[in-house]
Amino acid sequence: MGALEGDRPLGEGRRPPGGKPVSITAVAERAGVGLGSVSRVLSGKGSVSPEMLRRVREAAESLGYQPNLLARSLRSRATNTIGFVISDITNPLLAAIVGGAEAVLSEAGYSVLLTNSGGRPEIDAQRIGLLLRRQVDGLIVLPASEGDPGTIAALAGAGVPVVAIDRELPGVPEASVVLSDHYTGILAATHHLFEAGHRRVALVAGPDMRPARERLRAYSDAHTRAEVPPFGFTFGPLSAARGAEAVGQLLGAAEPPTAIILGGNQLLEGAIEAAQGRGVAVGRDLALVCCDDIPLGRLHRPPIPTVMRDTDGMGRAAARAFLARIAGETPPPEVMATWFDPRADQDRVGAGSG
Amino acid sequence: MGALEGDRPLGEGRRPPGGKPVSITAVAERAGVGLGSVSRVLSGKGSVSPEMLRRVREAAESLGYQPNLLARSLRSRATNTIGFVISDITNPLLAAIVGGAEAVLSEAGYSVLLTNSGGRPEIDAQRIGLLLRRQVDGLIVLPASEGDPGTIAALAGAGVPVVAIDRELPGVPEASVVLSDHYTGILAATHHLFEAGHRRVALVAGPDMRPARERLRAYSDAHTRAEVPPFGFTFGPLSAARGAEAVGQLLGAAEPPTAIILGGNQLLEGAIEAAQGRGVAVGRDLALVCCDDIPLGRLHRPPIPTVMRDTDGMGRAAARAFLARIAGETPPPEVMATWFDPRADQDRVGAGSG
DNA sequence: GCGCTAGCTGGAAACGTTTCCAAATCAAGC
DNA sequence: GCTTGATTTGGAAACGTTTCCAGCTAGCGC
Repeated sequence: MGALEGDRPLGEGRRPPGGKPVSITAVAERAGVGLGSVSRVLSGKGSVSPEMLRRVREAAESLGYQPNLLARSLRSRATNTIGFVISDITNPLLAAIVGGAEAVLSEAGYSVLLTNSGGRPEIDAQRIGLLLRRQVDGLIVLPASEGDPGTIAALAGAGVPVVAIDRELPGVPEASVVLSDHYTGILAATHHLFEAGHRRVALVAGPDMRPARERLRAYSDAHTRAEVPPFGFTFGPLSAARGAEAVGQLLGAAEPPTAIILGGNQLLEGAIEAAQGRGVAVGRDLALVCCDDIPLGRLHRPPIPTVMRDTDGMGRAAARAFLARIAGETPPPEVMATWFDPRADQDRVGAGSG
Repeated sequence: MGALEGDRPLGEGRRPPGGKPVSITAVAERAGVGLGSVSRVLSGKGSVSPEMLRRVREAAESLGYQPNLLARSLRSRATNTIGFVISDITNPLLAAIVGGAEAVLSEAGYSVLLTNSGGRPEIDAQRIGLLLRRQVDGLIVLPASEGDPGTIAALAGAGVPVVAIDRELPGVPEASVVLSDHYTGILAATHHLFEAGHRRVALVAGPDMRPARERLRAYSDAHTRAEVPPFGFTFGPLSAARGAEAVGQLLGAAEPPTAIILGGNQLLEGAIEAAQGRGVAVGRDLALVCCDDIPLGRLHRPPIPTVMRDTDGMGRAAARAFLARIAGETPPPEVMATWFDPRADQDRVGAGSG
């Protein structure tokens, strides 16, 4: 790509005082050479003589030429642009994923078109349509629901490189996926609770999609293996309100659980609030386990044990998968690790109650 | 815009089985009309007969036509695209601003090109250059430093609509700004601390830019007004590490402060950690005041008083300012409110110590 | 019936690039 | 000096749209 970079005041070549923006034609005229040659020099494709290189570069420089990427993309059928479809940028988890992906993508010369669906699948589809009309080279999606795999399938089937994060797309081999191994982390967390003496462990699993189902599978397997009857689980949205509601209900039961596993960090806020509201001391009267690291959990006294994963790494992996697809490869599904961090202090081992 | 929307499987019109993407020309042929008419119908500009409308719509529909926005933008000199330059998408504050802006912008038909500078000004400039080459219609920037106002000035001077958030751009009347009234919130917070009996109040102000300077001004004025000698302040980056470092130093002093005002939520995490590490109970032995709401502060026991502001609203305001600029208006600088929330429980009034 | 106007319509030109192809240039080999 | 082949060059065509302009048609008033 670019021969020229920020060697001149930004925004210069756009609309020079004269009026017309400086185009490749202007450079060609100034250098006294043909259009093709200028293009070859500036885009770096094709071979040119050293003399030509010098003259064109000089002319471009002196005119403050900046290529119009729109025109380039129109002709070359590649925009070096990727659509990122996400349900809620406000969620630190998703933000971290976006951040990781953006780093890799911009390094590779891609720009990210970010779209926030707000969790409504119909908006998802609408925005994806807009991105396609904008001729993005591909998409990284973190759909709000699995309800409409048809959309993704249609895309992938139409040859648009698609990478889905933490979603299963059965029957859509054309799409790549980056998955989290939620199973391992929750399995370890559940065993840890058993070891601490808990026998009534509830799971608030999150919305009925792959991550929640994997967590549930680990939760069930752990109970089976330890021969402990499962206390129960719920599916539901990932939000503070839902966390408060679920924990409130659980604590209000005749025989409440002594431990609750929360399937998403958004639940933690509400969960702590609900417990505090009932005078239940989190970490003493009630053990909580959270998924995905947030300061709230780490700084709680006692700290709240957490199933961790590398969110930045997930974003990077998704970006790499996308770049691989662009390069014509078909990267296999990538499964990213999760691990359980009990976060026990030296002087305080195991959770209370029983 | 668009007459057509998701009425057909997504990604259809891109590369039909045949091979060539379906263009306006194909629609014209199919409908047996001229190119111009198809454009007029599909873009909604210019007048056409009802019969023409019907025929073109029908042809477009049956071919699954999707307009190529790249070509449209190239010709019409407007991309309906905006560049969003931010230092760290991972920061929930910035993420909220982006979210608010994205909502307004996408509602207005704009797409957001997101760029993460990682706080390095040279990357800022480089990415801004790329965005301009992509012919964005304008920029919303939250620059990592005020060190290079030249960049912004050059842009605004070159006629690129620019909206800056929480940065002063003296001498760049072409740019619009959305500012926070940090002064009011910190003034109230400082007075609140005085009323609770604190006389040694420190300020960890954040990097030496407008927000931190405004906070310092409020801090100073409050002290002058109350005839309390200021304890002291520091500038510095907004990060958990810096929060820990600053609080550690302050607490290690011969005569440590009894209250610390933190100029950014990122500092809180490290601040609490540092206090905990020294066995200082936050809210009892040491009063903290934070800026910008985060769950960590709200759920701390006792809750940590906070200077609040409407981050989503800031993003929306910035987006509206941008749209106004696009429409040829020159919106005046907008100052968004901040307010102090003492967050005192019923049963626990005022901070301890003194 | 004629001239005028207003509204539609078709198609060329333009947007700024890349890509392709034919022509020009050059060096080397004989 | 001429031929050959490779390299370099200039410019036309193409990308898919909007914009502009000239021409056509219909409607209307006289």
